[in-house]
Amino acid sequence: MLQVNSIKENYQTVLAGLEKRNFPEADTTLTQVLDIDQKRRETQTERDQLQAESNSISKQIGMLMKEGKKDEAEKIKSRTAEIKGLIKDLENRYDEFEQELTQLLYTIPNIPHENVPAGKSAEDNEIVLEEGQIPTLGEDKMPHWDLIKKYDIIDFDLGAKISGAGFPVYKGKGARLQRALINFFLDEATAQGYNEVQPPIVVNEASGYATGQLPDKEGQMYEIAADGLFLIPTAEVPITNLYRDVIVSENDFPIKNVGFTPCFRREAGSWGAHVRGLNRLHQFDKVEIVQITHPDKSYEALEDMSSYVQGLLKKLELPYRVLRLCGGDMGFTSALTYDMEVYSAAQERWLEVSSVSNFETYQSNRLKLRFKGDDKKTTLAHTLNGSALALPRIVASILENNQTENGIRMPKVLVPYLGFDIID
RNA sequence: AGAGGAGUGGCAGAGUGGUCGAAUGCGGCGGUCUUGAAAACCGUUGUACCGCAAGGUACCGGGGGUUCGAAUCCCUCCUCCUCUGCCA
Repeated sequence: MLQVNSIKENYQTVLAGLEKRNFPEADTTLTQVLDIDQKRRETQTERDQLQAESNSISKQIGMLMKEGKKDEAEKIKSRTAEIKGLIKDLENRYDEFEQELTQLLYTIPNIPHENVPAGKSAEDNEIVLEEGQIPTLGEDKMPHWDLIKKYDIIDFDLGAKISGAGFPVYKGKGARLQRALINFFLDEATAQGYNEVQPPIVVNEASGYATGQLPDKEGQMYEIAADGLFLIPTAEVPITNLYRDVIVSENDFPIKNVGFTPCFRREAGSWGAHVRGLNRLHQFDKVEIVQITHPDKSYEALEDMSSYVQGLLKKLELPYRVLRLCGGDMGFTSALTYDMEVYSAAQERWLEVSSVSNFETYQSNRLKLRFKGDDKKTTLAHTLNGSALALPRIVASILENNQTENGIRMPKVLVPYLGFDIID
C-alpha cells in the first residue's frame, strides 16, 4: 500500500498516477487519507501526553510507597482514575482512525511508473517488441486440446473425475514434459544467480495481505477455512513473504530467489472458448523469480528479468512478443508490468506466459521489508517478480507450433531433460 | 491428537509487581595501543510512531484482562521443545 508521507509530499504525482489508472474519485480519496491521518496524529499526540502524565504519577506513587507514605499515595491515586478514562477514549479513537486509514489505503492501487502508457484495457497495451518466426501450419493443424488426446498425454476427463474441471492429469510423455520444463527453468534461473527455494503452497492471512492478494481478491484463492489458510495463486506470495518483517543489509542486494510451485486459482466467472484446454486452469505449475533490490536499482532489475524471460522463450524456440501494460490493465499492486506472450499457432492467438512487475515499495510497505544502509537508516526496499515461466500455455504452444505428420517435435534445449525428441 | 515444559534485544542468557527498554557475556561498530594484525582497554550498539526541537509514547511470541503501576499476575491464541499416540 502507499505511504501516507509519499501521498502528502507528492500529491499531484500520486493524483495523476491514479487518474492514469482510471481510479474513480482519486482526489476525494486522497484528501480523505490526509484528513484521517491528520486526526490520527493529533489523537496520538494528545494520548501520549496523557500517558506521560499517568506514567509520572505512577512513578510518584511508587516512590511514596517506598518511603512508607501510604496516605499520600492514596491521595494521588484518585487523580489517575480520571486520566485513565480519557486515555481509554483517545486510544479507541486512535485505533478507529488507524483502521479507517488502513482500510482506505487498501483500496488505493500502486502509482504507475511514468513509462506506463495511458489506457483503459488490454487493447491499449503497448507492444514493445515481437520476436521469432510464426510457423505456418497445414490445413490439418490441430489445437492443443485435440493433440493431447491424439497422443494421450494430458487428460482433462480424468482430472474432472477426481477433482473437477480445470485440473488436468498429465500422463506419460506429457508428465515428463512438465518435469523437464520445471527442471529446465530452475536450472536456467540458478545459473543466473537466483537462489532456489521450495516454499509452502498454503499461506496464512497475513501473507495474503502483505503481497496484496487480500483483502482484494480472496475470491480468486482457494480457502482452507477450517485452518485459516489459502492455497497460493502464485509462488510470489510465499517467496516474497519470506522477507516479511525483515530488515536486510544493503550489501545483500540484489536478493534473487526462484521457486517452483503449483498454483491454484478459482478463476470465478471465467468461461468460454478462450479458456479451453490448457489456456486457463484451476491448478497449474509455474516457476517464479523474485527480486528484492535497492530502490535505485529496481528498474534495472526489471529490465534484467524481462530479458531473462525472453531468453527462455528464445531457447524454447517460441515466437513471442513483449507488452508494456497500460494503466487500466496493470495489476493493482504493480508500478510497471511487462507481459510476455507466446504465439499459439493452431489457436492463432497470443497467450500470456509471463508477467514481470516492479512493485516498488507497494508490497514492501505492507511487508515491512526494509534495508539498512551505511547511514544506519532503514528504508523500504523494492520488490519485483515474474513468471519464468508458467507451464500450461508454454506447453500449449510447444504442442501446437511443433506439430508434424510424424508427431510433435520437442525444442532441442529440452531433449536432455526429456530423454526423447518427439511425442508420437 | 493427549500430557508436561518453554518463548526476553543480532545470538546466548539474567530478571517474578515500581526510576527495567531491560543486568551480564558474545558478536557488530568506533577509538587507544601496534609497522600491520591479534590480544587488552575505553566508548557505542533495537524498532516504530508523535514533535520544529527539547522531549514523549509504544514494543520482553500475538491479543485481552487485573493494578495507580506488568517482562513479571490472570485469560486466550500462536510457535517451539520433551514424552505418548498416529503417520509420508
